[in-house]
Amino acid sequence: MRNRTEEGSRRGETSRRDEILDAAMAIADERGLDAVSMRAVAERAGVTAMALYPHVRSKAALLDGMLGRLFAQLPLQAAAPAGQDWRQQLRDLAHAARRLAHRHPWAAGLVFSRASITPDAVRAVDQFYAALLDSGVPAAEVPRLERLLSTFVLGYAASEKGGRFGAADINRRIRGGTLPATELPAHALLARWLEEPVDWDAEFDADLDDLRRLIEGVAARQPPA
Amino acid sequence: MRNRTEEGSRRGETSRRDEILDAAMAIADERGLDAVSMRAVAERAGVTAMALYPHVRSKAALLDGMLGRLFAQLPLQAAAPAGQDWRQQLRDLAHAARRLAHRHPWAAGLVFSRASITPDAVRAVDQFYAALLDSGVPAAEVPRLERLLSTFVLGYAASEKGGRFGAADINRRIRGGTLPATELPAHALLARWLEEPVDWDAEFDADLDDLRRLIEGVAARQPPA
DNA sequence: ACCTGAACACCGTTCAAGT
DNA sequence: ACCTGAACACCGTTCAAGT
Repeated sequence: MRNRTEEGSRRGETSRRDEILDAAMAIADERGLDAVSMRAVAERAGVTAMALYPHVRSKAALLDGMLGRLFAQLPLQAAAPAGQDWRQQLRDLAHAARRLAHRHPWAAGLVFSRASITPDAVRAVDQFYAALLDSGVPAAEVPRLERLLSTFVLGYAASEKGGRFGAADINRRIRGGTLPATELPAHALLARWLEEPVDWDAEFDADLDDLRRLIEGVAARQPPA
Repeated sequence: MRNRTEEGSRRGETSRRDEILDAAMAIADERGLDAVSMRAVAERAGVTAMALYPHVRSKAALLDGMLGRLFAQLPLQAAAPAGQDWRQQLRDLAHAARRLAHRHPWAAGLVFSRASITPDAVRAVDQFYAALLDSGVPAAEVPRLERLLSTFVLGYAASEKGGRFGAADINRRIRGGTLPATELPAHALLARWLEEPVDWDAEFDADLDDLRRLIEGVAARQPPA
Protein backbone atom coordinates (compact mmCIF):
# COMPACT_ATOMS: atom_id res chain seq x y z
CA MET A 1 0.00 0.00 0.00
CA ARG A 2 2.56 2.49 1.16
CA ASN A 3 4.89 1.04 -1.47
CA ARG A 4 2.42 1.65 -4.21
CA THR A 5 2.21 5.27 -3.08
CA GLU A 6 5.98 5.66 -3.19
CA GLU A 7 6.29 4.00 -6.57
CA GLY A 8 3.44 6.16 -7.78
CA SER A 9 5.31 9.28 -6.75
CA ARG A 10 8.34 8.13 -8.71
CA ARG A 11 6.21 8.21 -11.82
CA GLY A 12 5.16 11.78 -11.25
CA GLU A 13 1.74 11.22 -9.71
CA THR A 14 1.61 13.70 -6.83
CA SER A 15 -0.18 11.91 -4.01
CA ARG A 16 -1.70 13.43 -0.91
CA ARG A 17 1.21 11.97 1.02
CA ASP A 18 3.68 13.86 -1.16
CA GLU A 19 1.86 17.14 -0.59
CA ILE A 20 2.11 16.58 3.17
CA LEU A 21 5.83 15.78 2.98
CA ASP A 22 6.40 18.85 0.81
CA ALA A 23 4.68 21.02 3.40
CA ALA A 24 6.74 19.49 6.22
CA MET A 25 10.03 20.00 4.36
CA ALA A 26 9.16 23.60 3.53
CA ILE A 27 8.50 24.33 7.20
CA ALA A 28 11.73 22.61 8.27
CA ASP A 29 13.73 24.59 5.71
CA GLU A 30 12.19 27.90 6.71
CA ARG A 31 11.79 27.61 10.48
CA GLY A 32 13.77 24.57 11.59
CA LEU A 33 12.87 21.02 12.52
CA ASP A 34 11.30 22.04 15.83
CA ALA A 35 8.67 24.04 13.94
CA VAL A 36 7.48 20.87 12.19
CA SER A 37 4.40 20.00 14.23
CA MET A 38 1.43 18.04 12.97
CA ARG A 39 -0.70 21.13 13.40
CA ALA A 40 1.71 23.37 11.45
CA VAL A 41 2.10 20.87 8.61
CA ALA A 42 -1.66 20.44 8.40
CA GLU A 43 -2.28 24.18 8.26
CA ARG A 44 0.21 24.53 5.40
CA ALA A 45 -1.46 21.65 3.58
CA GLY A 46 -4.82 23.36 4.08
CA VAL A 47 -6.32 20.70 6.31
CA THR A 48 -6.74 19.85 10.01
CA ALA A 49 -4.02 18.00 11.92
CA MET A 50 -6.11 14.86 12.25
CA ALA A 51 -6.50 14.58 8.49
CA LEU A 52 -2.77 13.78 8.23
CA TYR A 53 -2.99 10.48 10.08
CA PRO A 54 -4.44 8.33 7.33
CA HIS A 55 -1.47 9.39 5.12
CA VAL A 56 1.39 9.32 7.66
CA ARG A 57 1.00 6.85 10.47
CA SER A 58 2.64 9.11 13.08
CA LYS A 59 4.98 12.03 13.44
CA ALA A 60 7.95 9.63 13.42
CA ALA A 61 6.72 8.26 10.08
CA LEU A 62 6.47 11.81 8.78
CA LEU A 63 10.12 12.47 9.68
CA ASP A 64 11.14 9.22 7.98
CA GLY A 65 9.21 10.28 4.92
CA MET A 66 11.05 13.60 4.82
CA LEU A 67 14.39 11.79 4.88
CA GLY A 68 13.15 9.49 2.14
CA ARG A 69 12.45 12.46 -0.10
CA LEU A 70 15.98 13.69 0.41
CA PHE A 71 17.55 10.39 -0.51
CA ALA A 72 15.43 10.40 -3.64
CA GLN A 73 17.29 13.50 -4.78
CA LEU A 74 20.75 12.12 -4.00
CA PRO A 75 21.47 9.66 -6.83
CA LEU A 76 19.95 12.06 -9.36
CA GLN A 77 22.22 14.87 -8.27
CA ALA A 78 25.26 12.67 -8.45
CA ALA A 79 24.12 11.45 -11.89
CA ALA A 80 27.14 9.25 -12.49
CA PRO A 81 27.56 8.30 -16.14
CA ALA A 82 28.41 4.61 -16.34
CA GLY A 83 32.09 3.86 -16.81
CA GLN A 84 33.20 6.98 -14.97
CA ASP A 85 36.27 6.77 -12.76
CA TRP A 86 35.37 5.35 -9.32
CA ARG A 87 37.33 8.15 -7.63
CA GLN A 88 35.18 10.76 -9.35
CA GLN A 89 32.00 8.81 -8.59
CA LEU A 90 32.73 8.68 -4.88
CA ARG A 91 33.69 12.36 -4.82
CA ASP A 92 30.46 13.28 -6.63
CA LEU A 93 28.32 11.27 -4.23
CA ALA A 94 30.05 12.79 -1.21
CA HIS A 95 29.66 16.31 -2.55
CA ALA A 96 26.03 15.72 -3.48
CA ALA A 97 25.29 14.50 0.05
CA ARG A 98 27.00 17.50 1.61
CA ARG A 99 25.23 19.93 -0.74
CA LEU A 100 21.91 18.36 0.20
CA ALA A 101 22.74 18.73 3.90
CA HIS A 102 23.55 22.40 3.34
CA ARG A 103 20.27 23.01 1.57
CA HIS A 104 18.32 21.17 4.29
CA PRO A 105 20.22 21.70 7.55
CA TRP A 106 17.73 19.65 9.54
CA ALA A 107 18.56 16.48 7.60
CA ALA A 108 22.06 15.70 8.84
CA GLY A 109 21.04 15.36 12.46
CA LEU A 110 17.97 13.35 11.58
CA VAL A 111 19.81 10.70 9.59
CA PHE A 112 21.66 9.50 12.71
CA SER A 113 18.59 9.16 14.84
CA ARG A 114 16.41 6.86 12.75
CA ALA A 115 16.81 3.72 10.68
CA SER A 116 15.38 5.12 7.50
CA ILE A 117 15.58 2.47 4.83
CA THR A 118 13.59 3.72 1.86
CA PRO A 119 14.08 2.36 -1.64
CA ASP A 120 15.80 5.59 -2.59
CA ALA A 121 18.33 5.27 0.24
CA VAL A 122 19.14 1.75 -0.93
CA ARG A 123 19.63 3.01 -4.48
CA ALA A 124 22.20 5.55 -3.23
CA VAL A 125 24.04 2.84 -1.28
CA ASP A 126 24.10 0.73 -4.45
CA GLN A 127 25.97 3.48 -6.30
CA PHE A 128 28.42 3.61 -3.41
CA TYR A 129 28.91 -0.17 -3.58
CA ALA A 130 29.46 -0.06 -7.35
CA ALA A 131 32.17 2.59 -7.08
CA LEU A 132 33.94 0.65 -4.32
CA LEU A 133 33.83 -2.56 -6.35
CA ASP A 134 35.45 -0.66 -9.23
CA SER A 135 38.25 0.44 -6.95
CA GLY A 136 39.50 -3.11 -6.63
CA VAL A 137 38.65 -3.49 -2.94
CA PRO A 138 37.80 -7.13 -2.05
CA ALA A 139 34.04 -7.64 -2.20
CA ALA A 140 33.96 -8.79 1.43
CA GLU A 141 35.27 -5.38 2.50
CA VAL A 142 32.88 -3.27 0.41
CA PRO A 143 29.96 -3.05 2.87
CA ARG A 144 32.29 -2.09 5.71
CA LEU A 145 34.01 0.62 3.66
CA GLU A 146 30.66 1.99 2.50
CA ARG A 147 29.63 2.39 6.12
CA LEU A 148 33.00 3.96 6.98
CA LEU A 149 32.69 6.52 4.19
CA SER A 150 29.00 7.34 4.57
CA THR A 151 29.43 7.67 8.34
CA PHE A 152 32.19 10.20 7.78
CA VAL A 153 30.34 12.17 5.10
CA LEU A 154 27.09 12.37 7.06
CA GLY A 155 28.95 13.07 10.30
CA TYR A 156 30.91 15.88 8.68
CA ALA A 157 27.77 17.52 7.34
CA ALA A 158 26.00 17.10 10.67
CA SER A 159 28.97 18.56 12.56
CA GLU A 160 29.08 21.61 10.30
CA LYS A 161 25.36 22.30 10.60
CA GLY A 162 24.89 21.22 14.20
CA GLY A 163 27.70 23.43 15.42
CA ARG A 164 30.07 20.74 16.66
CA PHE A 165 32.86 22.11 14.45
CA GLY A 166 32.17 25.63 15.68
CA ALA A 167 34.07 24.67 18.80
CA ALA A 168 37.34 25.16 16.91
CA ASP A 169 36.79 28.90 16.71
CA ILE A 170 36.11 29.17 20.42
CA ASN A 171 39.10 27.16 21.56
CA ARG A 172 41.05 30.34 22.14
CA ARG A 173 38.37 31.78 24.37
CA ILE A 174 38.22 28.68 26.50
CA ARG A 175 41.96 28.34 26.61
CA GLY A 176 42.35 31.87 27.90
CA GLY A 177 39.43 31.41 30.27
CA THR A 178 38.64 28.77 32.81
CA LEU A 179 41.30 26.26 31.86
CA PRO A 180 44.96 26.82 32.75
CA ALA A 181 47.24 26.40 29.71
CA THR A 182 49.19 23.71 31.55
CA GLU A 183 46.13 21.48 31.35
CA LEU A 184 46.05 21.78 27.55
CA PRO A 185 49.65 21.22 26.42
CA ALA A 186 48.73 20.10 22.90
CA HIS A 187 46.50 23.12 22.33
CA ALA A 188 49.44 25.31 23.35
CA LEU A 189 51.71 23.64 20.81
CA LEU A 190 49.08 24.03 18.07
CA ALA A 191 48.10 27.60 18.95
CA ARG A 192 49.37 28.98 15.62
CA TRP A 193 47.12 26.69 13.59
CA LEU A 194 44.10 26.86 15.88
CA GLU A 195 43.85 30.61 15.46
CA GLU A 196 43.48 30.50 11.68
CA PRO A 197 39.91 30.33 10.35
CA VAL A 198 39.04 27.00 8.73
CA ASP A 199 38.03 26.59 5.07
CA TRP A 200 35.44 23.84 5.46
CA ASP A 201 35.16 23.14 1.73
CA ALA A 202 38.92 22.63 1.46
CA GLU A 203 39.00 20.49 4.60
CA PHE A 204 36.23 18.26 3.24
CA ASP A 205 38.19 17.76 0.00
CA ALA A 206 41.41 17.01 1.90
CA ASP A 207 39.54 14.44 4.00
CA LEU A 208 38.07 12.81 0.89
CA ASP A 209 41.56 12.62 -0.64
CA ASP A 210 42.92 10.86 2.45
CA LEU A 211 39.96 8.47 2.45
CA ARG A 212 40.52 7.70 -1.23
CA ARG A 213 44.10 6.72 -0.33
CA LEU A 214 42.68 4.56 2.48
CA ILE A 215 40.55 2.73 -0.09
CA GLU A 216 43.51 2.30 -2.45
CA GLY A 217 45.46 0.91 0.50
CA VAL A 218 42.81 -1.71 1.20
CA ALA A 219 42.64 -2.58 -2.50
CA ALA A 220 46.42 -3.02 -2.61
CA ARG A 221 46.45 -5.36 0.41
CA GLN A 222 45.08 -8.12 -1.79
CA PRO A 223 45.72 -8.31 -5.55
CA PRO A 224 42.49 -8.08 -7.60
CA ALA A 225 41.13 -11.30 -9.10
CA MET B 1 29.38 31.99 37.76
CA ARG B 2 28.56 28.85 35.84
CA ASN B 3 32.29 28.22 35.66
CA ARG B 4 32.64 28.36 39.39
CA THR B 5 29.89 25.76 39.65
CA GLU B 6 31.64 23.46 37.15
CA GLU B 7 35.03 23.83 38.79
CA GLY B 8 33.37 23.23 42.14
CA SER B 9 31.90 19.98 40.91
CA ARG B 10 35.35 18.84 39.76
CA ARG B 11 36.48 19.10 43.35
CA GLY B 12 33.70 16.85 44.61
CA GLU B 13 31.26 19.49 45.88
CA THR B 14 27.89 18.24 44.64
CA SER B 15 25.96 21.34 43.61
CA ARG B 16 22.25 21.63 43.02
CA ARG B 17 23.01 21.82 39.30
CA ASP B 18 24.78 18.45 39.44
CA GLU B 19 21.82 16.84 41.19
CA ILE B 20 19.56 18.10 38.40
CA LEU B 21 21.89 16.78 35.69
CA ASP B 22 22.13 13.43 37.45
CA ALA B 23 18.34 13.18 37.53
CA ALA B 24 18.11 14.07 33.82
CA MET B 25 20.75 11.50 32.83
CA ALA B 26 19.09 8.78 34.89
CA ILE B 27 15.77 9.44 33.13
CA ALA B 28 17.45 9.46 29.70
CA ASP B 29 19.23 6.16 30.45
CA GLU B 30 16.06 4.48 31.70
CA ARG B 31 13.35 5.84 29.44
CA GLY B 32 15.07 7.61 26.54
CA LEU B 33 15.80 11.22 25.69
CA ASP B 34 12.17 11.99 24.86
CA ALA B 35 11.22 11.25 28.47
CA VAL B 36 13.52 14.03 29.69
CA SER B 37 11.04 16.82 30.34
CA MET B 38 11.51 19.65 32.79
CA ARG B 39 8.59 18.30 34.79
CA ALA B 40 9.98 14.74 34.90
CA VAL B 41 13.48 15.91 35.88
CA ALA B 42 12.03 18.15 38.58
CA GLU B 43 9.94 15.36 40.05
CA ARG B 44 12.97 13.08 40.25
CA ALA B 45 14.94 15.85 41.92
CA GLY B 46 12.11 16.33 44.40
CA VAL B 47 11.15 19.83 43.35
CA THR B 48 8.75 21.64 40.99
CA ALA B 49 9.66 22.22 37.32
CA MET B 50 10.03 25.96 37.82
CA ALA B 51 12.65 25.47 40.51
CA LEU B 52 15.05 24.15 37.83
CA TYR B 53 15.32 27.41 35.94
CA PRO B 54 17.70 29.25 38.27
CA HIS B 55 20.13 26.31 37.87
CA VAL B 56 19.74 25.53 34.16
CA ARG B 57 18.82 28.45 31.96
CA SER B 58 16.59 26.40 29.65
CA LYS B 59 15.96 22.88 28.47
CA ALA B 60 18.64 23.32 25.78
CA ALA B 61 21.13 24.25 28.51
CA LEU B 62 20.10 21.15 30.42
CA LEU B 63 20.89 18.96 27.40
CA ASP B 64 24.27 20.69 27.00
CA GLY B 65 24.95 20.06 30.65
CA MET B 66 24.21 16.35 30.23
CA LEU B 67 26.71 16.13 27.36
CA GLY B 68 29.24 17.98 29.49
CA ARG B 69 28.97 15.36 32.20
CA LEU B 70 29.68 12.65 29.64
CA PHE B 71 32.80 14.33 28.30
CA ALA B 72 33.99 14.67 31.87
CA GLN B 73 34.13 10.87 32.05
CA LEU B 74 35.93 10.42 28.73
CA PRO B 75 39.57 11.36 29.45
CA LEU B 76 39.42 9.56 32.80
CA GLN B 77 38.30 6.34 31.18
CA ALA B 78 41.05 6.53 28.58
CA ALA B 79 43.56 7.24 31.38
CA ALA B 80 46.56 7.38 29.07
CA PRO B 81 49.87 7.01 30.92
CA ALA B 82 52.31 9.56 29.52
CA GLY B 83 54.76 8.15 27.01
CA GLN B 84 52.38 5.47 25.80
CA ASP B 85 52.35 4.60 22.11
CA TRP B 86 50.18 7.07 20.13
CA ARG B 87 48.47 4.18 18.34
CA GLN B 88 47.33 2.73 21.65
CA GLN B 89 46.29 6.17 22.93
CA LEU B 90 44.03 6.82 19.92
CA ARG B 91 42.56 3.33 20.13
CA ASP B 92 41.84 3.78 23.85
CA LEU B 93 40.15 7.13 23.28
CA ALA B 94 38.03 5.74 20.45
CA HIS B 95 37.00 2.73 22.49
CA ALA B 96 36.23 4.86 25.54
CA ALA B 97 34.00 7.11 23.44
CA ARG B 98 32.16 4.16 21.95
CA ARG B 99 31.73 2.50 25.35
CA LEU B 100 30.28 5.72 26.71
CA ALA B 101 27.84 5.90 23.78
CA HIS B 102 26.75 2.32 24.49
CA ARG B 103 26.14 3.09 28.14
CA HIS B 104 24.20 6.27 27.28
CA PRO B 105 22.53 5.66 23.90
CA TRP B 106 20.98 9.13 23.87
CA ALA B 107 24.38 10.82 23.78
CA ALA B 108 25.59 9.98 20.27
CA GLY B 109 22.69 11.65 18.53
CA LEU B 110 22.88 14.68 20.80
CA VAL B 111 26.53 15.40 20.13
CA PHE B 112 25.83 16.20 16.47
CA SER B 113 23.00 18.60 17.17
CA ARG B 114 24.64 21.08 19.54
CA ALA B 115 27.93 22.94 19.85
CA SER B 116 28.81 21.72 23.30
CA ILE B 117 32.17 23.15 24.24
CA THR B 118 32.68 22.42 27.90
CA PRO B 119 36.13 22.42 29.51
CA ASP B 120 35.94 18.64 29.71
CA ALA B 121 35.31 18.30 25.99
CA VAL B 122 38.34 20.48 25.29
CA ARG B 123 40.44 18.31 27.59
CA ALA B 124 39.47 15.22 25.57
CA VAL B 125 40.37 16.97 22.31
CA ASP B 126 43.73 17.89 23.82
CA GLN B 127 44.53 14.21 24.39
CA PHE B 128 43.57 13.55 20.76
CA TYR B 129 45.89 16.35 19.60
CA ALA B 130 48.75 15.06 21.71
CA ALA B 131 48.48 11.55 20.25
CA LEU B 132 48.37 12.90 16.70
CA LEU B 133 51.42 15.09 17.31
CA ASP B 134 53.25 11.98 18.53
CA SER B 135 52.39 10.19 15.30
CA GLY B 136 54.60 12.56 13.31
CA VAL B 137 51.76 14.21 11.41
CA PRO B 138 52.60 17.85 10.51
CA ALA B 139 51.17 20.18 13.17
CA ALA B 140 49.16 22.08 10.55
CA GLU B 141 47.25 18.86 9.76
CA VAL B 142 46.50 17.84 13.37
CA PRO B 143 43.25 19.78 13.89
CA ARG B 144 41.84 18.50 10.59
CA LEU B 145 42.72 14.88 11.39
CA GLU B 146 41.27 15.20 14.90
CA ARG B 147 37.97 16.31 13.34
CA LEU B 148 38.15 13.49 10.77
CA LEU B 149 38.69 10.86 13.45
CA SER B 150 36.23 12.18 16.04
CA THR B 151 33.58 12.63 13.34
CA PHE B 152 33.98 9.00 12.38
CA VAL B 153 34.00 7.67 15.94
CA LEU B 154 30.95 9.67 17.02
CA GLY B 155 29.17 8.94 13.74
CA TYR B 156 29.82 5.22 14.11
CA ALA B 157 28.44 5.16 17.65
CA ALA B 158 25.43 7.25 16.60
CA SER B 159 24.74 4.98 13.61
CA GLU B 160 24.82 1.88 15.78
CA LYS B 161 22.50 3.28 18.42
CA GLY B 162 20.26 5.32 16.11
CA GLY B 163 19.59 2.34 13.87
CA ARG B 164 21.22 3.63 10.69
CA PHE B 165 23.42 0.52 10.49
CA GLY B 166 20.42 -1.71 11.06
CA ALA B 167 19.60 -1.14 7.42
CA ALA B 168 22.24 -3.72 6.46
CA ASP B 169 20.18 -6.53 7.94
CA ILE B 170 17.09 -5.44 6.08
CA ASN B 171 18.74 -5.04 2.69
CA ARG B 172 17.61 -8.49 1.70
CA ARG B 173 14.01 -7.75 2.50
CA ILE B 174 14.02 -4.58 0.42
CA ARG B 175 15.90 -6.21 -2.41
CA GLY B 176 13.37 -9.02 -2.63
CA GLY B 177 10.52 -6.58 -2.21
CA THR B 178 9.67 -3.36 -3.95
CA LEU B 179 12.89 -2.87 -5.88
CA PRO B 180 13.71 -4.98 -8.95
CA ALA B 181 17.17 -6.56 -8.68
CA THR B 182 18.17 -4.91 -11.95
CA GLU B 183 18.03 -1.55 -10.19
CA LEU B 184 20.53 -2.72 -7.58
CA PRO B 185 23.33 -4.39 -9.55
CA ALA B 186 25.99 -3.88 -6.87
CA HIS B 187 23.76 -5.36 -4.14
CA ALA B 188 23.31 -8.42 -6.36
CA LEU B 189 27.07 -8.84 -6.73
CA LEU B 190 27.56 -8.49 -2.96
CA ALA B 191 24.63 -10.70 -1.94
CA ARG B 192 26.87 -13.31 -0.34
CA TRP B 193 28.44 -10.79 2.04
CA LEU B 194 25.29 -8.79 2.73
CA GLU B 195 23.55 -11.84 4.13
CA GLU B 196 26.11 -12.49 6.85
CA PRO B 197 25.45 -10.84 10.22
CA VAL B 198 27.92 -8.08 11.07
CA ASP B 199 30.25 -8.13 14.09
CA TRP B 200 30.16 -4.45 15.00
CA ASP B 201 33.04 -4.66 17.47
CA ALA B 202 35.28 -6.24 14.84
CA GLU B 203 34.20 -3.75 12.19
CA PHE B 204 34.99 -0.83 14.49
CA ASP B 205 38.48 -2.23 15.09
CA ALA B 206 39.05 -2.81 11.38
CA ASP B 207 38.00 0.78 10.69
CA LEU B 208 40.34 2.10 13.37
CA ASP B 209 43.19 0.07 11.83
CA ASP B 210 42.54 1.58 8.41
CA LEU B 211 42.37 5.08 9.91
CA ARG B 212 45.66 4.49 11.73
CA ARG B 213 47.21 3.68 8.35
CA LEU B 214 45.66 6.87 6.99
CA ILE B 215 47.43 8.84 9.74
CA GLU B 216 50.72 7.07 9.07
CA GLY B 217 50.29 7.94 5.40
CA VAL B 218 49.86 11.64 6.17
CA ALA B 219 52.87 11.51 8.51
CA ALA B 220 54.97 9.91 5.77
CA ARG B 221 54.05 12.56 3.18
CA GLN B 222 56.40 14.97 4.93
CA PRO B 223 59.48 13.78 6.84
CA PRO B 224 59.34 14.72 10.56
CA ALA B 225 61.45 17.69 11.71
C1' DA C 1 17.77 33.54 47.89
C1' DC C 2 15.05 29.97 46.70
C1' DC C 3 10.78 27.78 45.69
C1' DT C 4 5.59 27.39 44.37
C1' DG C 5 0.87 27.69 41.83
C1' DA C 6 -1.49 29.16 38.32
C1' DA C 7 -1.51 30.27 33.75
C1' DC C 8 -0.23 30.65 28.62
C1' DA C 9 0.45 28.87 24.34
C1' DC C 10 1.61 25.05 22.66
C1' DC C 11 2.33 19.50 21.68
C1' DG C 12 0.91 14.21 19.51
C1' DT C 13 -2.86 11.34 19.29
C1' DT C 14 -7.68 9.13 19.97
C1' DC C 15 -12.35 8.89 19.00
C1' DA C 16 -16.94 9.72 17.92
C1' DA C 17 -19.27 12.25 14.64
C1' DG C 18 -20.18 14.16 10.30
C1' DT C 19 -20.52 13.99 4.73
C1' DA D 1 -13.34 7.12 1.97
C1' DC D 2 -12.01 11.15 3.79
C1' DC D 3 -12.25 14.93 6.96
C1' DT D 4 -13.62 17.56 11.42
C1' DG D 5 -14.27 19.09 16.54
C1' DA D 6 -13.67 18.23 20.88
C1' DA D 7 -10.99 16.20 24.19
C1' DC D 8 -6.91 13.94 26.76
C1' DA D 9 -2.62 14.02 28.66
C1' DC D 10 1.10 16.17 28.00
C1' DC D 11 5.00 20.11 26.77
C1' DG D 12 8.57 24.65 27.89
C1' DT D 13 8.38 28.90 29.98
C1' DT D 14 6.71 33.34 32.43
C1' DC D 15 5.26 35.69 36.31
C1' DA D 16 3.38 37.14 40.48
C1' DA D 17 3.27 35.44 44.93
C1' DG D 18 4.94 33.31 48.93
C1' DT D 19 8.83 32.29 52.80
